[in-house]
Amino acid sequence: MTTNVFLAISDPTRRAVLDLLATGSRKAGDIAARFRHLTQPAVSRHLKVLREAGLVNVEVNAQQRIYELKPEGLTELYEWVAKYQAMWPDTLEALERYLDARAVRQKPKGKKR
Amino acid sequence: MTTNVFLAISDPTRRAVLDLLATGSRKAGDIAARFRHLTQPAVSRHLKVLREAGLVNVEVNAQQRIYELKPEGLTELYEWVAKYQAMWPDTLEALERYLDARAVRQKPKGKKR
DNA sequence: ATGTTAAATAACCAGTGTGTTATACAGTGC
DNA sequence: GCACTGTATAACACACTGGTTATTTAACAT
Repeated sequence: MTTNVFLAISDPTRRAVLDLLATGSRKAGDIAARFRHLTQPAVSRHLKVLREAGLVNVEVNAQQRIYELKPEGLTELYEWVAKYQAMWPDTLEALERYLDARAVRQKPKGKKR
Repeated sequence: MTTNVFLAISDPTRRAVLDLLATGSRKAGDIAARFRHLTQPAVSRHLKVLREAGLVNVEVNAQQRIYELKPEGLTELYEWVAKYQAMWPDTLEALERYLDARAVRQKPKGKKR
């Protein structure tokens, strides 16, 4: 039962898939096409792992499968790492500024906090 | 070169070690003793992985090795998952409140933010 | 020196993960 | 029905992980 988020994101290919899906939903074939060095079945299995870890949704459309990011699936991970954030020394400050800065390109429509 | 943070935290035992070290530094032996079902060498190798991933520091004290958490090592992970946080729906609100609430038990001496 | 303690490393083994090619399955369109 | 398309699954190979026991290394202590 490798339905674990930590395990799911431990693989660089799967992180790349998530990063790709973060920019919008994609058909399975389009995802696979991004990884030149991998075959279609290889990518398909990575997608399966992501599915079982609850990190993506699949929408069936005829023979096509449209994969969509399910960011809530990362809650557990976020929670876990956030615990440690409190222990950051002053570098935390720098990190926050850094993240806030790049957050601009993400979704400025979010509230200011 | 498995000096990867994502890989390092993919193992539950290693996460448990980090969680333990989050409560304070420990001698290698004391850490190993916490895992009844594991032998000393097994834990020692987990510690090695954490070392190589830059998640812990070791202080040598005679024959003893004192392991200390190095939370900055989690920066990369935090950054990665934080990207997705922006995509959270309104559950993000709830999550934040949740984390703020439990943050109290963590380290109230930190600044208020 | 010798023995003891603390931890790491070596050598090995079983299980799992990730890749491949080949194949099956399901829907589309003629 | 039949061919085609898109994706998943099967079967297999191989490397890696994580466990074990046995051993080594290094620092005390007597």
